Amino acid sequence: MKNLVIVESPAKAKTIEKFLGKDYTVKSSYGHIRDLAKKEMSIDVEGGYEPQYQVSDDKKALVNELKKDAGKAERVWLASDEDREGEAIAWHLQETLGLNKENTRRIVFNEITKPAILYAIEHPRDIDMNLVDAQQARRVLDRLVGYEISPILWSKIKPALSAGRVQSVAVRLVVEREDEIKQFKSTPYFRLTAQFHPVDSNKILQAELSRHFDTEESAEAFLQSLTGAGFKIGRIETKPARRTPAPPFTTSTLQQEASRKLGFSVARTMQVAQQLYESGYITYMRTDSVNLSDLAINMAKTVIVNGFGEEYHKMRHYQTKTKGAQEAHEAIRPTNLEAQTIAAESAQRRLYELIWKRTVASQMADAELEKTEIEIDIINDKGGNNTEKVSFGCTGEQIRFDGFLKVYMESSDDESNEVESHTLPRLPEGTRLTMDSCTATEHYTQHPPRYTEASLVKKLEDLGIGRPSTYAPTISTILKREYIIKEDREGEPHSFTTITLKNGQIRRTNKTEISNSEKNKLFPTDIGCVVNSFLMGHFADIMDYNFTATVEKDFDEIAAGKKDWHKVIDMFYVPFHKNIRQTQQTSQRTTGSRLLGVDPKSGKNVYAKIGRYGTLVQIGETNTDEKPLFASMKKGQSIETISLEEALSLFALPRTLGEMDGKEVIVSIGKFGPYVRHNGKYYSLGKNDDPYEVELERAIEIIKVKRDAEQKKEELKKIYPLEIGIHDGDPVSANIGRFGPYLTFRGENYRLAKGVDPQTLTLEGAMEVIETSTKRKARKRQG
DNA sequence: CAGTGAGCGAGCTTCCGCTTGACTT
Repeated sequence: MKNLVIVESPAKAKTIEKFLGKDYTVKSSYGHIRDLAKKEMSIDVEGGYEPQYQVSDDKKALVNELKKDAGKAERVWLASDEDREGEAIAWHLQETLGLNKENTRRIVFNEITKPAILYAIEHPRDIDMNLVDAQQARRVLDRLVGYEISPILWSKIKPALSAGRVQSVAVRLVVEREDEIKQFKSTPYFRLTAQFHPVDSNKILQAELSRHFDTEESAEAFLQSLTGAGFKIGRIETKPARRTPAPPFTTSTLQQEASRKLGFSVARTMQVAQQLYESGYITYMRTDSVNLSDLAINMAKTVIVNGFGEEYHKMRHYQTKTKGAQEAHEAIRPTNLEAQTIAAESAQRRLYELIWKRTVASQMADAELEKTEIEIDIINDKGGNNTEKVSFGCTGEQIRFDGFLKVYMESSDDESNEVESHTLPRLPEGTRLTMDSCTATEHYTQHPPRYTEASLVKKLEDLGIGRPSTYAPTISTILKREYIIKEDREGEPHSFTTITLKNGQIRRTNKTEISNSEKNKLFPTDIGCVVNSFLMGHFADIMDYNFTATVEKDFDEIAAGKKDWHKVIDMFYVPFHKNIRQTQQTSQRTTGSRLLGVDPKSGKNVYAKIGRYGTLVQIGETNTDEKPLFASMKKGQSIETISLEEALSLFALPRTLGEMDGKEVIVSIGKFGPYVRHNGKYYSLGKNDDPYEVELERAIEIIKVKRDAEQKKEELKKIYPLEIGIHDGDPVSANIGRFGPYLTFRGENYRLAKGVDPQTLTLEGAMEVIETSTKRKARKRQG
């Protein structure tokens, strides 16, 4: 082996190996190869914050393999990404593999093309220790923050909670948005729309009044004032407008669009994108860059010119505006823009097509529009207060040249923002109009929208918090900790008034509509709110939306060689740790307790609060000799909204429903959910069974169904494993496992297709299954 | 597999960023 090249990702290794020829072996480090130990702090706080790194167990085999390869190679090329983390990976490799400076080279390239890689090989450099130190500072700071604050939460609120520079701010955003929504007072207002037509033609104009009314009375009074009025076109303005395509996808914008257009969670988007990347269909999916390689830009030109014509093409270079972007990769794009779609399963195909459209559109011409605004004046001889000019207006939009819109239009989070575009009839100024009807419709001001996973990621990115590789895991973490939940909320019926003026008559109607339904929105939980207010109270600096941006400035200065990383950490840690000690000693245990009222039976107080295992309700006091009663809250209940009645009803369990075969049937909720207990045995309730409501008859049914299933299983156990025959001297047998029936032959298992009954399967049939499956496996191994 | 919540005290939990595992038969 002459040359060993080490990159971060195995898919990248495969591609690069093709470009470099047989003198180069390309291997992957699979990201970082060592880190601080998981179990302890692993930072020598007294000794200058020196981090103690270790190779984790699952990386040991890989590191040994790389060590062996490096020992055999004449030269080792460290080709990890050109950013802070990538530089650190290169350094960790050098340290861990024991590489010597003479035959080790550091190279970087931010596009995977043959010329870029050959250029990189021609221009190696040394490892940039300043950049490595910036990464060490980042790593150490995150560990100190996470591992010193989390234990405080365990002792003051609940075990196994967590806090961190990124996740705690993400929770704060969701909590504060909910507070805004709670404080929001929805107020009604009236919007007036009217239909006109010219006196001498039947063309129709839909227009809206330039002002709104706060009350029904004022809206109606205005309608009244229109009864004798005349109308004419006062002003027509036509002006050209343009629309520009959105830049190519980054991780964050891909997550947002896949959420809006395909309904994917951010985790799903990343999982599908990973599959596309591994199959070679798209470039790397964790990136903050909107940059396209020259290769891609030229490829886009060909595709657009051939597919749509010269006039649809416009070469564009995009600049990243994102705070703290490191731009180690390209934007996310198809590797081959000639392929508008791919033959793959639906999710992959749809995500690919989205990426294709976005990429191609980004290299296309602007759309050219013509906007027309018509102002309709009210000619009112009743006089009245004319200080504020009120008129009707309508806007039309016509596409003169579709440009990139031929391919792709970005969606918006705010649906109300979408303007209806339509063409307006051509009429001269001064045209007299007749009003057919005018309607005042009651609307309500809307609270700010709750976050979706994707819009929360966007917000974090705007604040410069988190990285493309952590957006999806961060959302998962705060969901797993139950700081937030993702929920649908049914819309509520909403009544509104309309007042219509038609043929000189005013008519009023009341209508009801269901509005404000929400899907897959993020809500804070009780735990999320309590933890957030605790952290806001004691660690306001870390919860500050600018904390990350501020420390990033320090990291940049370390990277530039202007600051020493140990000193930066010391400046942060000394006051931080003092605060940690103080908080641990002086702060109260926090349970978020709320007094709901008095239990009529016992006369004792009833509370809702957070306990060791989640939210609960409690009858009686804790600091007395008499032990209070406890009951867990149900899913969907919260400390803030639970009523006294709901709380008291939780104490109804366990319920004795009656008897079966002379033994009591009892229903309750256990560690694994609601269950029925009978004769010392437990039977889980079904999904739709409510333990507070379920009756004896249904409970008996559940018991019987489970018994029958178990009996069947017993019978199967007698039949299986079933010997089907002997092939080449070895037995072929069938068995039933967790995933259905399967065959066993020479220590390997083979799944049987659905509907195949092992009991009627012949030896020949079995061998056929085994052989086709073996071939499939061999193909897969070859790649 | 089938509570807990007080109190005793053992031992456990936790961060952010890089990257893909797998016997899923």
